[in-house]
Formats: sequence, C-alpha cells, structure tokens
Amino acid sequence: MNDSTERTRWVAHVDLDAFFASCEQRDNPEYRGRPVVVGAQPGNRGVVAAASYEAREFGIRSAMPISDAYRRCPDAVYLRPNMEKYLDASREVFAVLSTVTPVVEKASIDEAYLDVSGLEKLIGSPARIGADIRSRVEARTALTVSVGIGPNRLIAKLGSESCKPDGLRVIEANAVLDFMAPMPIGNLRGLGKQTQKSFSRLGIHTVADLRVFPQQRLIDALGARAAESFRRQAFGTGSSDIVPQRGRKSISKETTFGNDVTDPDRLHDTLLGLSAGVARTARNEDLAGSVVTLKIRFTGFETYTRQKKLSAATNDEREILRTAWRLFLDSKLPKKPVRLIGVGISQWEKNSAIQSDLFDQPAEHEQDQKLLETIDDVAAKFGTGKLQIGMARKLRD
DNA sequence: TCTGGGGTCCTTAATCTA
DNA sequence: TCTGTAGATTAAGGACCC
Repeated sequence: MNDSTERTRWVAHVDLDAFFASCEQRDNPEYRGRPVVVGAQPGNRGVVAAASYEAREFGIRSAMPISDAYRRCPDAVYLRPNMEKYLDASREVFAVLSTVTPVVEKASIDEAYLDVSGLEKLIGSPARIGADIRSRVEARTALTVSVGIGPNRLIAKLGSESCKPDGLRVIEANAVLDFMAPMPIGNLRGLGKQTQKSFSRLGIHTVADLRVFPQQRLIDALGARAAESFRRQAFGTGSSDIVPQRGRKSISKETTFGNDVTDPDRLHDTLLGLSAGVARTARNEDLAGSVVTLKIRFTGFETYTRQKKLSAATNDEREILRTAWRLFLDSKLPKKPVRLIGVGISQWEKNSAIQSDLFDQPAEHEQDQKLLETIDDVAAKFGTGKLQIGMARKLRD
C-alpha cells in the first residue's frame, strides 16, 4: 500500500439550499422572507421544481403537483424556472469550489463532492475546511450552502442532508455507525418509494433494523445486488472516489402538452422542435449518438420508450427526427391521445465527424429521402421553427 | 389526486453471433 | 450443414435522483 491509500480520506458534500428559489430571493429582495415556489404556473400541468424554506413550512415540496402546492399556499410567489440564471449561479459556485481543491465532482446543478483529504495542513481541521467552503461561496455568490464532511461520499451526503439549511456537519469515521443507526431507511441512496414498500413489508424501518436483518432474506426480497448495496450502506461503507469530469451519457428533450394531443401533424412538429434541440446540444458539445430513443406518454400516464440503434452516430436533427418518427409509426403503441412526447440520443461515438457522412448516405427508403428533401425545401423557405410538416407532405405528394 | 424535465443505472427479455 | 449453447448486443421498462 502506498501513502495515498493509507491517508485518512475526507469527502465533502456541498449542497446549495433550495437552489432555484434562493437564486430568485437573492435577485429579488421583495421575495425574501416570503414563500417562493419555482415550477409550473398554478392552473397548468406541472410540478414544483424548488420551494423556499418559507414555502416548505406550508408543506410544499419538490416534485409536488403545482395544484397541490397552490392549495396549500395560494399567497406564495409562483415563478417559472429561469435556467440560464441558475446555470450562471451554478458555474460561479463551482468556480469557487475549484479554489478550494481541484478535485471537485459535479453531482448536479446544485451539488458537488470534493476530495478534501490532505487539505488539513493547508486549511485546518475538517470543520475548518467546511466553514471555509461555506464562507467562500457565500462571499462570492450571496448563496448559502450546506456542507457535510465524512470518510466517504455516502456519509458526506447524509451529513449535508442532516444540517440543512445553511449548516455544516462533520462525521468522523468512528461516529458513522451511531450517526446512521436511527435514520429512516429511506435516507439510503437508491431507495425510493417502491423499495421502501418492500422494506416496510419486512419490518425494516431504520438503518439499525437493516443491520440486524438476515441477509439471505433481504437477498430473496430485493435480489443480491440491491441487498448487498443496502447492507454496505447500512454499515456506512461507500466509495470515496471523486471523479472531476463525468461525461454525460445521453441528451434528451421532452414536453408535456397543455392538453392531450391526437393530431399527428402536431406531434410531428413537436418532435421536430425537440429533435432540433437535442441536435443543437449535441453539436455544441461535439457529441454524436448512435441510439435514438422516443419517449411517449399517453392519457392516463401510460409511458413507453422505443429505441433504435443507427448504423452511424448522428447529431443531425433530420436523422434524429426521421428515426423517432419511424419508431412512432412502426412500434405497436396504443392509439390514444398523447400527453408527453420526447426524444433523445445516447451511445456516443468518439469522433463526431462521422455524422457528416450521413448527409451523403442514401436514405433507407426512397420515400423518406423524398420527404426529407421536401422538409429541407420548406425549411429553407420558412425556417425550421415554423415548419409545417403537413405542408411538406402536401408538397411531397 | 396528480403526477415536469433531464438525467443515471439496473434488470430482464429478445435477438444476434461465434 | 445442423443443432445447441453461451455470451454479447439491443431494446424496453422501472426505479431513482435533483
């Protein structure tokens, strides 16, 4: 073993408090001290993306239907998300974090893991490091963060959760078992509503319950892999590896209609816009995917995905649209009004230059080629944003 | 009762291929 | 060439996370 594996590991988990709502309160002083809900507009379909701590006092939570939130607090400030603003704020926060250590892993727009092992000589105790992170972020961005520090990612994350909002918690290795024992089982990673039901049936409600539960019975109920993962978590075991740059694995865009849609032209137009968005993002990031996925949700929340592997990777909206539309037409899907439609690409091929060859490849079906050409003609005349596929079809026919 | 959007990872089944 | 099989790949769906 070398020095680095012997060294005490310290992982910090940094979590921005009620991030979207805090950005709004920061930029609009009149919202401070008031319940702020970022998400869908009341009266429309949608859910809460973020609720300020004032809003949480009314029982409003993320992912709650907006209608439910409105019932609980009609006087709250309801705002549509301003992703550009949040991305800017996020970038600023990450810039600050990188001044603490270069080993920063982005877990989401508002969360990061930092390897702070070895910073003790530079900054001081883990508590000192945590305080330093918090004050640097607040000084530069006027946003508050909660910081958990522990021997691995799991403990760091549970630590930050336990001290929200605007808190700091350090859990030493020898305190991990006691820290976790009384926790509800739902605090473990990867344990959602469904798995919680299984645990409930087994009479497991806390981490301490899980520790003494016969492992074989857990394997029978959840499968070997999940059972082992939860058992390890229950004893506070987890990875402390911080990977600064985790590349994305897919790009997708989807939309839920205000009212369910039956008109195929409208579906096609929507898919065109979404495909263009996916393609744009892919090109901006120099990525090309060889799998196209269509997602569709019908009335009644019945959801399907269909995917197709292409012979070559693409980031061209026409290719993405054509594949998604084929999937829509060819797959045996229910004939019902559509609530949501989405499209995505995945499985990158290293060299995105590959996709440019696609422009020269003949289409699989002559008719497709003809339709594509017509779409291009119409797009050239009217712009893709206003493209009416019905018009393209008429021209083609 | 009402359930967004953008992701990741896992399991399972079907199909392809050596 | 045929058959059976095992492993890889593809596809679909579910659970979960923020």
